[in-house]
This record gives sequence, structure tokens and C-alpha cells, in this order.
Amino acid sequence: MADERLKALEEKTRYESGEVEARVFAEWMKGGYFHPKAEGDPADNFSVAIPPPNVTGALHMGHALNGSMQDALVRMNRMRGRNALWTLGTDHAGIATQAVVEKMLAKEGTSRQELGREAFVERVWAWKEEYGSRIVEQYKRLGASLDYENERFTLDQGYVRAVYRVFKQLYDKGYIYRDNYMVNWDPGSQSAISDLEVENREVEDTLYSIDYPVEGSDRVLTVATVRPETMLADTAVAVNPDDERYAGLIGEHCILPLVGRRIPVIADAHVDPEFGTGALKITPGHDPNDFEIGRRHGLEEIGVIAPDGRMSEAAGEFAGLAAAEAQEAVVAALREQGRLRAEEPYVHSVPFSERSGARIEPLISLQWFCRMDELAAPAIEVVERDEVRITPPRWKRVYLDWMREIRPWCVSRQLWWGHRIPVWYCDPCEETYVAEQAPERCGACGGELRQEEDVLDPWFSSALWPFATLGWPEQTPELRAFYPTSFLTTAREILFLWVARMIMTGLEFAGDVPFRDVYVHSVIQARDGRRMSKSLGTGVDPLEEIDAHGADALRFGLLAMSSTQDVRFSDAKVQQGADLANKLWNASRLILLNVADVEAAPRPRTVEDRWLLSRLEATIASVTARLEEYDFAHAAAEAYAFFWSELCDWYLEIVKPRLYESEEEVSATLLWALERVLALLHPLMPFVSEEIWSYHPSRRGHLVVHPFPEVEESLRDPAAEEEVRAGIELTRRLRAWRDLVEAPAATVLPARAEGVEPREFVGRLARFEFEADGGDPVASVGPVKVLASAEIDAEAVAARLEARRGELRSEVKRAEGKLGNEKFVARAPAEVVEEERRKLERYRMELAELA
RNA sequence: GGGCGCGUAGCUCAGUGGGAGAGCGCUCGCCUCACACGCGAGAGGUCGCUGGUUCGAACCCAGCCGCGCCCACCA
Repeated sequence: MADERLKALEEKTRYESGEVEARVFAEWMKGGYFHPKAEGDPADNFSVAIPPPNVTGALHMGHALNGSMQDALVRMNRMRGRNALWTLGTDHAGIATQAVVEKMLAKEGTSRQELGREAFVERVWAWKEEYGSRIVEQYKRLGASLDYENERFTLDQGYVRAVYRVFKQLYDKGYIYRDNYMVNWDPGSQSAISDLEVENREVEDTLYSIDYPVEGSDRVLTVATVRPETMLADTAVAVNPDDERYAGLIGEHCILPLVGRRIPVIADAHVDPEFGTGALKITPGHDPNDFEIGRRHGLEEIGVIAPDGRMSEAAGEFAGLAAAEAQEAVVAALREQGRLRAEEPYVHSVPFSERSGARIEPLISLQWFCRMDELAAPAIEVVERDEVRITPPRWKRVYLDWMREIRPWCVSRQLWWGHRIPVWYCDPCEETYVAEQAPERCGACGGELRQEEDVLDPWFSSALWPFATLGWPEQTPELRAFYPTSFLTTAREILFLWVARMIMTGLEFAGDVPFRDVYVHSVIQARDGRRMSKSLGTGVDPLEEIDAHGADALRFGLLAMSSTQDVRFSDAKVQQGADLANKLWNASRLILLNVADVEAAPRPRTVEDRWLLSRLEATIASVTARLEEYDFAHAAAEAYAFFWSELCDWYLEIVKPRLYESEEEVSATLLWALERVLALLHPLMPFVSEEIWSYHPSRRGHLVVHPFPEVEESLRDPAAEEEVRAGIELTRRLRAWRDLVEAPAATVLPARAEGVEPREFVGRLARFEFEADGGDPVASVGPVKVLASAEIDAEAVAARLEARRGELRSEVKRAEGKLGNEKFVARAPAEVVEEERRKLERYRMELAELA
């Protein structure tokens, strides 16, 4: 190694992530390591399709966690020599992207309507070209080993082809149809949205009770509603068929106040006789339940609220008012007519759009739907049979429950940014064409065609992600080599929106499941336990964490935090990662600056060497197993514990004298151990491990493609582990003893060992001299007799002895009690009883020594 | 209304049938020639409550009390 490099290593006593990460990442990119060959079989290769972030997005903690997990597995498998592909791409994110550009236009004093559709879509593309790569650059900061050479976008040319192919085939199968149906209308984005994009929130409204007079009688039916303005669209009053109070009224009519319409009194089991008066006003045009009831009874569907949130012509004198204004006006009119019986505060849950935040306006509109039951059936089976494994397993049932109740999916959106639905209409002859490419003219009359205005729900295209990104519908080498992908990590909130749909389309169109494993990761909450949210201001910015502590620190921290349950963001865990990076750096300096010029190899000379090698292999086995079962938190914790405690605190301290003399055996062994530790940690902390590796004398190429350590069973040595463990235990007891008697830290205390000779390191690390002459024994610590000396306070020793005797007496009592229990001796497993007897024996012996 | 998860050291979390753990924080002692982002030694938990099963329960079962999430059409 060049002397300047060694000198730099010697001088840098701290690991500085800031001056390493960009340089190392550039080296990886230059090496082309992230772009695998499209060769081999999917079963031997490893591939992951990144959950595509929105083009408008910025890296948030969820991305960082998800990315850290995916990258750990992709890196591990790449190191194992597999063709490892982590597919990169972004989602066009209809509403979000359209909203960003619309906001820009508003600032310029114009609007999308003013621009027109074509010019607007061009503007969005221009925006995407300029700003759409932000989040990709942010993934690089995290160290994500994505295939940056092949970035996909849900609206790129090939992808659109895949979307149109799927739409056409679903249409031809009869799954896709157009219908007038009740949808969740989002007045914010001026579009229909799917059930899954609706969230219910508790709201305090007023519950109005209104009297509907019964035709030809003095009776009134009192109905209750929180939306009195919708009464203008009422077409019936419903009561429960078993409700005796109203039995005689079924088939009669009410006269709708304000409107004067005759509406029938009908019987429907949906009505709860216990609620209110047991009479329910039916508004098929503006309430999902009423819509269902209306269809059952063939009621007229009247719409009085238009898509813009204002009252339509059908609202008569209220036309043109905003719905809220209409509500006030209707209530006032009813009050004036004496029809308003009661108003009371009422808390109930109300649907809101997750996209725009606006209160959902249920209304009937002409939309495109996709029937899901046939697609769902095989997607249910593959999960039932664990051909797609869901981890943690409790989500399997959640998935299955939802899939078994699946309902048609409203796939059309009234937006301009997205996949314009590939349907063309001929107005004169009322023909409809569904095609992958625009037909020239109408086949029937030769007339001009008009393309459907609506675009597809962005989730429609996301549903094709694992195979569309690999080039489907072409049978590309990528598709052959990397489909099915190996696994998917995701947040539980998109289990239905995305994961379930990918499984359905994968089976239907790509002929196989889209991935073998789904790992549903936990949610990282804000430090105070609230959800991280931009609007609440509770988000923690991963890029700030990277700037402050390094990408490795953040990655380690997130993996260490992750578990199967939600956790609060922990600054301490990120700090632990930063500390670990620094510790790695410094332990490596110690090793690299002192070793002899030898090949890295396990060359144990002492039992401590065999101990370290054995512990290292145990750690490799365990950490690897944890990663393979997606237990990232334990993988991180175990790697940390081995490195920090066993390798640094014990082994390095034990072998320092040999290392300073540049002994060959210990040098070779340490270089070997360091190489394996760096490789093992690389998937978790890629930057610092790669950087240190650049100083390692065994280095021939980058660590990113260095073989991942395979367990060497021959290095396992239980006897050495036990012997050194005992030495460590004795060292600890001696240190604790000297602290208790307040012996000065630097002094070496005289002692004699009886029976077995303690390992050399015990005396050195605990600062005891076992060959000491003279002095009377003042205390026993295990096999060690401590001799009297000026450094030791006799009173403290006496107190210590008494305390230890107390401990021993209580241990003896506990063990005696247990062994005195006949049932314990009779029923507990023999080895448990035997172990208890051995303990009792030991305690009695030590107590006898101290007496 | 149904389902799921969680209540363990001051804090954040592991542990899921045989003597309570980690990181941080705290106390004491160390600038020991890799690291003070360090080293050594400690203090600190009747494992939410009540019953039950078991020789033995933080762990299994039942009930209760708190907290969170998901699904669901009660006006």
C-alpha cells in the first residue's frame, strides 16, 4: 500500500461520512455493479422492483426504511454472485403531479383549462423532465444500489403499451365495462376516486329531523338526516318490513316538502327500526346505501348536486348554490314551513379524499369499472398455498379477507395527466372501439372518432409494475431472467391498493406470481409517537439525518428500529449506527496499521484465536439467517454486539501485545476476521465498509462485489468458546472486585491463583499479578486469592466479602428450595434438574471458601 | 359492529415456558500508545390488573383496564 494512504489512515482518528460517501458511490457507478446481466434463471437470480415513488416525491423516512431493507438484501445477494437487479422507476402519480403543475399555472395567472389538454400535458412532461429526478438522486444519497442505467416511468412509451395491452385484454374478457354507478366524487381533484383512497373521519354535524306528510292523512313520517339539502333528490321513504308502527303505510306515499313530489313508502330490511324514528329518507343519487336500496326497488335516481359541488338545475330554486349554502337555505325553508322537527349535534364518520382532503360527495356518474372476482380467485389461491409468502403472517389473513370480499374497481379518473383510456367513440353511429392503438376512423360509418376523455387510475398502471418494468408485453431477456421477482417490501397501507393488484395482474398477464415474498414493514412514527406527516410538521427528513450522521448511520438506525410492530423514530439508534461506523474505522486502523505483511487467513495460535474465529462464524451464521428471514433489527443488533463487544472489547484487547509485535499468526487472523466482518456488514453499512476495505491488503476489487461470507463450520470450536468465556467471566469478576474495594485504577494487585492457572489475559486486563510473593490472602475471587497490599482497604474487603456471602446464601436457599420440591424433581426434565444441582454445588463450595 | 396489534429499567425497544436484556440516559472510576462518537465498574424492573393451567408463567388460557391501527352502508 502506498505510504501516503497509510499515513492518511493513521491521522484520521474519526470516520467522516461526509467526505467518503459521494466518492465511494461514484466508484460503484463507474464500476457498473448495479446493472446486472439479464442472464440465467429467476430462481438463481435475485430481483426486486422498487415500490415506485411519485415523481413529485421527496425521500421520506418510509422510503429510507424500505430502501435500506431492499438494499441490504440486494447487496447480500449480489455479493453471493447472483445476478441481482433492483429495478428503479417512478410513478406518474396522477393527482399529485397534476396538482403541482396546476399550482404553477395559477401563479402564472393561467390554468389548465385555458391551456387546453394537449398543452397542459406537455407542460407536465416539461416539469417531469426538470424536477422528476429529485427522488432518484436522493436514493443515491442513501446508497441504494438500484439499476440507475435503466430507469422506468409509468408513462414511458413501453409502459403505456403494457397498460393498453392489459386494458384491451381485460375489456375483451368482459371484465372492464362502463356504467352509471355511485362513485366517491372528490370535489378537490374533480375526479372519482376509489374506495381505497377514501378515509373516514369523525365529524360533528347537525342531525335534522324532518316531517314528511303522508298523502291523504294527518300522519307524518319523521326522517333524520345530516344532509338536508339532499332531500331535494329523495325518491322514497323506507321503513323496516317488520316494523309494526309503519306496517299500514307501506305502499302509501309521502309528499316531499319544498318539492311537492309524491314519493312511495317502501319496506327494506336495511332500515334499522331502533335508529331515530325508524323511517329513512332515500336519496339514491347522493348516498351509497340509498343507491343500493334504490336499485333494489327500481327507484328514480335524481342528482341535485353537480360535480362542481353546486346545486344543479334539478334543485329548482336552490340551483347554483354551493351545497353548504343550499343546506342553510333548505333548513330555513323547512323551518318556515314547520317541517323541521328537531336539530341536534351529531358525531359520525364522514368520508374524505386522501388525495385532496376534500369531503367526498357521493354521486352517480358514468365511469369505467373493472370486475375483480375472476382475477381475485387465483390471487387468493397463491397466497393460501404460500406461493406468495406474506411476512409477518398475520397480514396473510388481512389480505385474504379483503380479497374474498373484493368489489368492482372504478378505474377511470377525470384527470388529464395519466394513461388516457384507450377507448374511442363514434358519435354518429354510437360505436365504441377499444384498442391498443388509435383506430383511424369508424369501421361502421367511416366517421371520425373521439377518444375517451378520462384517464386510468394510477394504480391501474402500478399494478403491472413487476413485469411492465421488465419489458412486458415483449418477451425480453430481462423478463426471462428476473420475473418473478424475489421479494417486495411495502407499507401495509398499500397491501390492497397495490400488492393485491400486482398479484392479480401478474398471474393473469405474466403467467406467474410477481414475487415470492412480501414483507410488510412497520411504520416509523415521529419521535413523539404521532404519525410522521408533512402537514403536521412531524416528519424527520432522512436527508438531514444523512448530512448529520451519514447514510450508514441512518441505514443501521432504521434497520435496528424496524420490527414487526410500529416504532418511534429513535435518534439514539441512528447515533448508534454512527458510533458503529466510527468504531469500525478505528478498530480497522488498529489492525491495518500494525499487522505484519501476511496473507489474510485463519491462523489460530492460541485458544483466544480459536475463540474469536468460532464466535465470528457463529455471528455470520446468525446474521445471515436473520437477513434471510427479514429480521433486520436482530441482524443489525447481533452484528453490532459481536463486533463491538467480542471483537473490540475482548479480542483486540487480548491480542494487542501480539499485534504490536506484528506477530504473523495474529496478523493473518485479524486480517481474515476484518475482511469477513466488512463483507458481513456491507449490506447494512455499505459506505464505511467499502471505504475501509480500500485499505485492506487483500483487496483486489470493490467490496460491493466481494463474496459474501459463507460459514466455515471447521472454525467452530465450542471448547475454545467455553474456555475463553470462563476467562472473560473471571476478568469481569476481578474488575468488579477491585472497583468495589476501591483499588486505584492503575495499580496492579498481588494475587495467587490456585488450582487452574487463569489465562494470561485475565491478569493483564484486570490488572492482577498472579505470581506475587508474600502477603496474606485477604479474599477469594473464584480461584484467585487476592493478597494483602497497601492499595486495598481492609474494611472495604470485609464489606465485600459479607455482601458476597449474602448473595451466595440466597442463591443456595433458592436452589435448595427448588430441589426440595418433589414435584420439580419428579416432573421437570432431567437436564434442568441436573443443572440446578450443579449450581447448588458451586454456590456451596464458594460459600465454604469464604467462611 | 368486526378484526389486528401493543402495554417489560427514567426513555425507545428486544425477549414469548426453566434464574429479567440492549441502546440511550444516570452514578462511580479512567485522557490505559484504535476510538473520550472511547474504556472499565455499577445503580435501576412485584414484565398493565385479576384469575386459571403448569413442578415452574414476562411468556400459555380467560376476563378486565389503558393505547394504537385496519375494515364495515346505520340515516
